[in-house]
Amino acid sequence: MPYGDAMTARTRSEERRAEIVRATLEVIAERGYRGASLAAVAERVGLTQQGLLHHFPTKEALLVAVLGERDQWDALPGTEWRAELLVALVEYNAMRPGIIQTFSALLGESVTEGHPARAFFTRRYTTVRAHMAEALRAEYGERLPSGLTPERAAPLLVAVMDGLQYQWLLDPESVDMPAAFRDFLTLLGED
Amino acid sequence: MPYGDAMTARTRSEERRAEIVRATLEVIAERGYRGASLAAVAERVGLTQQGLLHHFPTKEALLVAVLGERDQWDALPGTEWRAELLVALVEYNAMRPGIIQTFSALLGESVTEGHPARAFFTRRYTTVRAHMAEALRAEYGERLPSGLTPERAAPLLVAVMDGLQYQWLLDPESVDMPAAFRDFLTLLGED
DNA sequence: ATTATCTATAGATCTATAGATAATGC
DNA sequence: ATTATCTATAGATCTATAGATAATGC
Repeated sequence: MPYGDAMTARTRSEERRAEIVRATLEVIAERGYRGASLAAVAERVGLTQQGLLHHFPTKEALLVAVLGERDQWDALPGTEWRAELLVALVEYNAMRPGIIQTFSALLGESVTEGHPARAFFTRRYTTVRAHMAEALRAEYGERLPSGLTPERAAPLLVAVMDGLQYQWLLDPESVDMPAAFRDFLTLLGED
Repeated sequence: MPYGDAMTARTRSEERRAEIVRATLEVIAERGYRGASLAAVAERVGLTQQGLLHHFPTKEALLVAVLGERDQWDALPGTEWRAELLVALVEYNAMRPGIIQTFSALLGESVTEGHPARAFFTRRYTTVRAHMAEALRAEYGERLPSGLTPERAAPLLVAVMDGLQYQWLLDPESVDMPAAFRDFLTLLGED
């Protein structure tokens, strides 16, 4: 058995859990987390609701597993966030409406009281803004051509990405998400 | 009885309905629409759940009434959307986290399948983008100083407003929403 | 022997309907 | 007479626990 296989070898149990997490992603896209029933997820993987709870003891444990799939949310690693890569990310997102819908539904719910994803998103945005600022600094230095500091441009960059996703999910025909995002990058980069 | 009073006179029933809509706004902010139970709304206005259903026959009728409070969502009338007024709107929003939380929770849920607010938001964004473009055209003509056409700048403006709201709701200490929005307007207006 | 899955079920909800009673408006 | 509100309740869910049975791994 080659090393590669050994490294990625998954037990039956791990396979099952991965299947379940995938199904959960789908059901959350369709109904949100609060609206996602364990029975609906179970049915999608051919289990009873009680069979599903053998793999994840509570509904919240399922959500934690979903949020833990960081590569789904942050398709690009740490410091590599140059402008061209951001455009590539937005173009990639425009090809996977399901994931973006899951993300957007969870983000929306997360602002409600006591939502189990709230801390996750709060931390995530702190991190993402910091990474963005770092990337912008690497590309432009202390001032962008537009005159903004990297720290002030970062939340705008993130806001445009998220805000465009909602407009696009609601009306994909009317909103060219990648083109709009490129327009925004032009604004940031022009002086 | 002066005319003014006659015009705004409300029957007991209208008063009650308005109270109920207010309470619904609050409960949606706390739990989203799917998580908002009729019982929770009823309790807040001192009614039983069945008593509430006398005023609104179904849960969805309640949501329709909430979405109908257009002045809550669009605090500024039609064509008056000049830049200063937009800043004023964002500053106003920063003072009413409850309403923004209701709006953001509903927007997030609305992208899920068959959500009763979906059509509302789809239409609303079409309208809002058109109004924004119109306002930008009135202020700048066919090209903004940044070189964008009003039609291309409009979705970015809306995206920034919505995206900043999520970041701000999740972490108000870290995000100065009005300042960030002003930064964005500077980007748009500078050449 | 351990892991996976199932049946049975408790105990909370939830929305909505039916019909009785209390309050209000002419 | 009409409107507002209540009690009672149907009928669906929902999450989670308990415990039995089947499948798998050493």
